[in-house]
Amino acid sequence: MAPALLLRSFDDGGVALEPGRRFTLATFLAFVRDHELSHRGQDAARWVWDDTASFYPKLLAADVRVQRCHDLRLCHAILRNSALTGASLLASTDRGFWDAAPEQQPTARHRGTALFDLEAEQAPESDSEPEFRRQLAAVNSSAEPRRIRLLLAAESAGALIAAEMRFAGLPWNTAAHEQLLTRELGARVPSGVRPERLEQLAATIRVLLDDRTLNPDSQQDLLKALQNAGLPITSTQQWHLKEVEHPVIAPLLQYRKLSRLLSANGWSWLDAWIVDGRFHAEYLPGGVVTGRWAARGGGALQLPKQVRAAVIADPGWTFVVADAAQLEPRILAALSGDLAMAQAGHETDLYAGIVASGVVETRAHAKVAMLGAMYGATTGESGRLLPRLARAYPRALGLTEAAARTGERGDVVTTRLGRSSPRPPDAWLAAQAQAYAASASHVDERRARSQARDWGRFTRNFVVQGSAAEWALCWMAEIRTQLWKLEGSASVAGRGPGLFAAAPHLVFFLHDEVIVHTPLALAEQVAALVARAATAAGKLLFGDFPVDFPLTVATVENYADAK
DNA sequence: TGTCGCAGCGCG
DNA sequence: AAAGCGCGCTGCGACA
Repeated sequence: MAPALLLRSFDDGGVALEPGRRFTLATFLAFVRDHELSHRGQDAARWVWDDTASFYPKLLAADVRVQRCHDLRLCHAILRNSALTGASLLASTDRGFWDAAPEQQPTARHRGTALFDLEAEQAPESDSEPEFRRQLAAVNSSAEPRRIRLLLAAESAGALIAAEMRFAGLPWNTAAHEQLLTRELGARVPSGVRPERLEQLAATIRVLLDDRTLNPDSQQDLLKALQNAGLPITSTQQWHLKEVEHPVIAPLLQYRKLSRLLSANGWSWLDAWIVDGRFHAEYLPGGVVTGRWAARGGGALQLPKQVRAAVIADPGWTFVVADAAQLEPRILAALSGDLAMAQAGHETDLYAGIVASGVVETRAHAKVAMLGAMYGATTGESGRLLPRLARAYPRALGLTEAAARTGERGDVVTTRLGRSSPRPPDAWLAAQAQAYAASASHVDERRARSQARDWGRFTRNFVVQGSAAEWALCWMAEIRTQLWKLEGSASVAGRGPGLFAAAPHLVFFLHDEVIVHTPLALAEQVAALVARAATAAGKLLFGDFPVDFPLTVATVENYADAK
């Protein structure tokens, strides 16, 4: 049965311009294709639909791309929480269909909706058109409509990009990966069996710990065996192990490393995730509270450096790998309007700039101190360096401190474009209330204070991490737009059928880093547009504030060769 | 047999 | 040198 779709046009205020037209999926696809081809670069529609992740893949499979969309599900989540739209009807309405996590939503909605699904009677809660109006009303009544509007556009663009990257896939050379596995682990063995190299290391460990039955995969066994051997150890974490001297440490760490390689990115991972030389990772835009993306399946955002050598461009193609240098401190400088910190990063490595300003002695110190400021370190080297940073950059450090205090009170903080932190959970509020009760014990007070500080560290980091995520979305959206233009202006040598087979396209995103897979001939232009996009993203978020967003850009055929 | 919390470790 | 944010995945081991 072909899904029945209703498409209506609206003006910017959400007023319907016409009664609407009915489509089958096939006729809708043809309509969208025609529209996008005839409106390249200007006056293109912003397609409003329930859920990009469930609908856009149908378009991509039919070789149809769209320039812009409005993802009702993702935008609802932002508007529901944002302090900038807290007074809206949307925010005060009971939680419902649009608040459900995607996997919990009824399957009926996955039938596909364009603007509005005529099968709505099968999913009565899915009221796309009224929801769209509620969202527009929330934006228009906001204290900062420009920021919220940009955030919704960026989030929606991210959803398009996530679907496109999954569709295109990251080039993955299975042979190179297998070669790497065989070199490190030995020949392939059935799952459940230790490969040769791991078995050798296990035997060595057993001898050195004088325990013939030891299973090195069991933390409990291992900890006991290490203690029996006289090692003063309470945990088997890497850094903890590295602190003690014993002949077993080296082979044990090697065992851990290889065991991890086998279980996380071994042969079964290859079998499960690599299809026709591509890793089709499923990205989840908005999957992290701060607005960062998450990923599901295959560990797309945790690809170990160890296996990146298997990410190899197609013949005649190459990768442009770009990452934003010291993104979060630069975001902090701009957020807080700290000219001195922004200046420290002007045309140079920001940490080097901090050293050059005489604030600390080494780059490593500058980095650990900055991380401490953004994460809320109190002890160790980072804690010791913080006062010097605070004297040099009072505005930046003032912002992180204020964000921490806000969280400690149980209040909400908000990113540059308007994503707000969640309220603390009920158990947290109860613990704070308990600490003020007449019956409160010292234990109650200590626990409440500790939890308050925990939440303060979360909100402290939220504003920076969340605003950096917004910058990254704007960066990537601009890259996508410019790649599309480049494709239109350049004659590109094709390599088989498919939407992205002939043109440069995004294939990977990792918080502050992107990879574009491009024909060799266009690599230089791609590298240039990626850098321009970083500057454009900075302007979108921070206007004329003088902060740089420099990139490290590498054009490489193998991801392992980047930086 | 399946579920779940935890430890450990990969990424930013 | 190793504590301070955000994630996902795996294997172990406890429990039903």
